[in-house]
Amino acid sequence: MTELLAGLNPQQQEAVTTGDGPVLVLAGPGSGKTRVLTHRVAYLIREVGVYPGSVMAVTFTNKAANEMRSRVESLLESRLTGVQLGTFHAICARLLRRESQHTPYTADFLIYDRDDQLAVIKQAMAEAEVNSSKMRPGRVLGAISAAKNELITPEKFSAPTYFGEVVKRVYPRYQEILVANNALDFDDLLMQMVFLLQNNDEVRERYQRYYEYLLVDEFQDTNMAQYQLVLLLSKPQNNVFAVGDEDQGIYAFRGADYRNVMHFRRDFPDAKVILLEQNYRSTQVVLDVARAVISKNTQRTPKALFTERGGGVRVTLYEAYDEREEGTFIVERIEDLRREHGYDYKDFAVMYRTNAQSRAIEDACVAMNLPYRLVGGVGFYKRREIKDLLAYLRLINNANDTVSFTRIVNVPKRGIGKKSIADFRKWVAKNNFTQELALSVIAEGGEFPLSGKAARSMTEFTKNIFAWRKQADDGDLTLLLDDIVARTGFNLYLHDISDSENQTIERSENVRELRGLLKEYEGETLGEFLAEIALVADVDEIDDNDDKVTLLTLHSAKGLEFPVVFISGVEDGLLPHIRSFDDSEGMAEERRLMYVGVTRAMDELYLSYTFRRAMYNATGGPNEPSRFLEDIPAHLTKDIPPMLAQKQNQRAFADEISWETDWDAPRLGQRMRDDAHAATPKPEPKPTLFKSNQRVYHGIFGEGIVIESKRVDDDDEEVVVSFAEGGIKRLMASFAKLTILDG
DNA sequence: CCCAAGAATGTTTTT
DNA sequence: CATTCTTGGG
Ligand SMILES: Nc1ncnc2c1ncn2[C@@H]1O[C@H](COP(=O)(O)OP(=O)(O)OP(=O)(O)O)[C@@H](O)[C@H]1O
Repeated sequence: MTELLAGLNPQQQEAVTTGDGPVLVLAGPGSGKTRVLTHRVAYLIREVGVYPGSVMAVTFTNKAANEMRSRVESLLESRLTGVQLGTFHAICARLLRRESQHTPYTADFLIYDRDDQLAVIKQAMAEAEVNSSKMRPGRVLGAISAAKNELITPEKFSAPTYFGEVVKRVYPRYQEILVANNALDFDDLLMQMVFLLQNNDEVRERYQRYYEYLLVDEFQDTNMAQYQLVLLLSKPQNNVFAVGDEDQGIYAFRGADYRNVMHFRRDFPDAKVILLEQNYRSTQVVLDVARAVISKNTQRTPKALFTERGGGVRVTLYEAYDEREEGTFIVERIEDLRREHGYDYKDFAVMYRTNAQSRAIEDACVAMNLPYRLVGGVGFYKRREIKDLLAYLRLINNANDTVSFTRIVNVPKRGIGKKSIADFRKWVAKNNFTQELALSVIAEGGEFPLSGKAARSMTEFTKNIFAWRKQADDGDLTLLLDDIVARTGFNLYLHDISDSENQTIERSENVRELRGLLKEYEGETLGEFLAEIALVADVDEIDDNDDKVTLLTLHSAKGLEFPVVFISGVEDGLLPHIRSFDDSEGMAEERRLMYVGVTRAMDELYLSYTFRRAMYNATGGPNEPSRFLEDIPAHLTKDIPPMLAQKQNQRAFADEISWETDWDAPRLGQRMRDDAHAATPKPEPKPTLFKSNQRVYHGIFGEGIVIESKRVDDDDEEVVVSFAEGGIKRLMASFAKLTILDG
């Protein structure tokens, strides 16, 4: 008992030990919400004597689930078995397999990732005679996914637009193909589980009785389907323990709704609400910055949050010319901090809004030889060679998987082209075969409509598939992989698809890594292996033991913490992202995203932005520092870089005069704002020689871009230039010998 | 059916 | 720019 509650403050202890009934823990970042949930699981088992099997604990990532498992095990000093622990998706997959006889699927169903889904969508669009070049498959898929998150079936789907009509035609076909392939997409995992519980009284009652205790972390990022699951599973005991923070809801784009926290209070009116107010993660400075940012959101209930880590290092704001300079700054600072304060590489995280930004940071790391790990992006499972081999494994596991079949029937090239595949498809449809039956007919030498090389290849291919299936049943998965690689000439193929010897080697190494992974699954079936890797998320792959700097999106950073955090690209248009500008809910979410990023920091926080950021090939910009930066009071930051200072001045002045700036006279407001920068405002100032965005050359600093120029007196002006190499400088025109390169 | 060259197209965030 | 798709000659 003592250790279970040691290391918990009184509010946390209350949350852990509260008796039966609904509980809602509402608290800010770093207040120990996850810790409380973990301790409560241990407490229920050890002190209350609850049977572990009757506990279901939902985490946001598989990684969090693993951590929770090992934390609970060390609290209990024994292995934890029986507890249903995992993400909503993982838990639903497990339960659906167990109850597959009550679903349209068999227990070895596949889980389709986005690429698989797109392949199905394209097929469905073709069959529904929708021109896929006019309607982007991704958009249609997005609409279907959104519908599924709201538990809207193909029959119930309707939308009053032309696009909606198209979706309405594609959705039923999409769903049919999935079922025929014995496959579920991510959204199906939740939706089908809800339907199973809603429609099957026996199953529902059995699970309601079985799972007496339900605990859910990160409740603010549940979607409607997940919320329904909570409602369904919590009955009749209503022993639900939900933990969350409305200010950290950042997944609205995939259907999550932070208002579920409110819905919880509505649906469980007798819920005991517990607030945790002490933050154990961050310094006061970090919390103050976070509060300054989030408090601008209107629709929120402010929460108290204090830390005993008073003071702290002020936040560093850094203005870089471009993303290269930003990367260099970050990497150099990491090395400095490591040397001067004894941090390890793994104590640092570099965060960004979009994955594309990781490139510049990576380049800087490579240039400085700094070990890093990239979370997300083109991860291991998204590599072409791995996807190909997994398609083999999936087809072997389930010969009805048309998506995998289509992917690899001619990979490596074996002379079965588009036409042959189409003919095969037609033949299958005409005879009302399943794909599996069709393949076995071919393997056994039956009639089928291909000829020549294509026919011979197809026969060999199908024979192989069935031979491999036998091998898979024997259990040695590494041997199976070796055989696939050998018989398909996969290594030659790797060479063919690579543009360099290095790339070939890299791909071969990936194949070896896959082999190693299969070895770890020794003793499990092929189906089990495929099931587990299908739900591996990017953050799940973080190995806390290797000493590397972590590069990740703000979204993936949720729930994590690092001693030193860099948030890069804190620019208007990126954070907040331009796609959210016209939508106040979207802007509020961008702010929450910034809030989540800031509150990951334990000791030190760096916020950087650039003047120019390359996109595609073109140099973008000029960028403005993020409006969120303007909300941070000066006493929390070190120096305020020039562009931000300028923006703040502008805003301060604009605010002052706004009462007299009416829409009919925008020019007046503009003029007055410009004048505000002049040392001595003159009625008719001569136009400046240098103008914003001009490219200029300086003998020492090299090439640069004029940010602004203001007249000091009749024949001199002060020019602020951002140099590619030398950063931002303030120069007197009479003195500096600047050459204008273009106008 | 295959391949190479050129065109097109795309960047928000993800289980 | 960098990956994916289209096109046309072998
Ligand atoms: N009572 C406590 N004493 C010491 N450390 C604590 C205590 N409670 C929590 N912590 C530590 O504070 C940090 C944050 O805890 P935790 O991750 O559980 O917070 P959280 O509320 O889930 O955060 P977030 O909402 O940001 O994900 C962890 O390092 C945890 O070990």
